[in-house]
Amino acid sequence: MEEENNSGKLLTIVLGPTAVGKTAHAIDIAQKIGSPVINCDSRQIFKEMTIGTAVPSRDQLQKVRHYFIQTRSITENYAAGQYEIDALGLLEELFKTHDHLVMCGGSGLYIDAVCSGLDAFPEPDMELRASLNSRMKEEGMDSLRYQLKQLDPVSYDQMDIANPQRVIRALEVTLQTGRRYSDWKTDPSKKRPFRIEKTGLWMDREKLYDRINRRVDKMMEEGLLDEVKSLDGFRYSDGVFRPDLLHIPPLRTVGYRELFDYLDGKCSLDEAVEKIKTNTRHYAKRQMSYWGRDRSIKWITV
RNA sequence: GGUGUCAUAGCUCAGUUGGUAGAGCAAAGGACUGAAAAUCCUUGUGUCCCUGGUUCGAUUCCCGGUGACACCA
Repeated sequence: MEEENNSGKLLTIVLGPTAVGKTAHAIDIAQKIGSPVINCDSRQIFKEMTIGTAVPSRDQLQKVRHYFIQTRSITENYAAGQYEIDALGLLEELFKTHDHLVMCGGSGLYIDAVCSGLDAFPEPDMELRASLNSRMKEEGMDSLRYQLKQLDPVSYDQMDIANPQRVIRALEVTLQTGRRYSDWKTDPSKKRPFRIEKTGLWMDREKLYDRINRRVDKMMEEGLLDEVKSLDGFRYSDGVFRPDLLHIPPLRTVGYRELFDYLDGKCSLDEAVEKIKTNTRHYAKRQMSYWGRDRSIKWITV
């Protein structure tokens, strides 16, 4: 059972599927309790991406102080582990002058990193990851699976062996550290020196999908295509065109990838826009699935 | 008007030498420990356009109809 935390500090996390209205809701709460808003969205952190990630508007940013909005570059390999460190550091600092803080975002893993933490894996070795990726391309998944079975049979039995990213990650950690990935995993459940309250925003599916579709149209009107064009240079690494974007994962974000396909002549603009809508709906669905079993979330209908 | 081709899952289409059918996408459900807006898994009954005929049996063959497309007038 969770120990009740008596520090009197409270973190409210506003979560929910994309386009449900988290940003406005979080700002409302923040204004009422005199808190800033701490972003917990894995894509709004990047300064190169604005329209497609639906960062808060200039007006919204003026209403309340925001943290972690467009503060990092897509070239930094920023990921959940660093976010955990950054967020906890900021919370510690802000709780010195606040009793109640608001966090807002849709990235389930990042929220979990704040609430219960990730295991203490070492910094990822991006070169090793890249070489595993190219090995998978050349030798196929079976080769990597076989190696994982040899090096870390526990992971091999427990994890989703059909998922290349998972297999590569487990191998990456095991090869990099000489210690099995499964041995690194301890189910952290770290204690936090503050209470956590999760508020989920829920909306009728049909209504949410309609909002998503309209928001994508709006992004296009606001110039998403130009934004994507402006990022074209990042698709090259050492002068080599890397359309798989593995060297800059954030560029694989919904809204960007599809428009790159259009720019590369793989589909029409209309098809790309439709694909963005579909993929955003898929994303919203995955988010709902992610939070489906979390009984600690208080859901409110908007 | 004539000739030909096509009509099968929400969409694009495969298939059944006659024994009532299956892929991709969509949709729905699910997983998730430093790529997470990522990545992966599971789920396919539908008057096989309509009417009639042949047949033990027709979505499949034949007649007619309707619709779409193409070509010829």
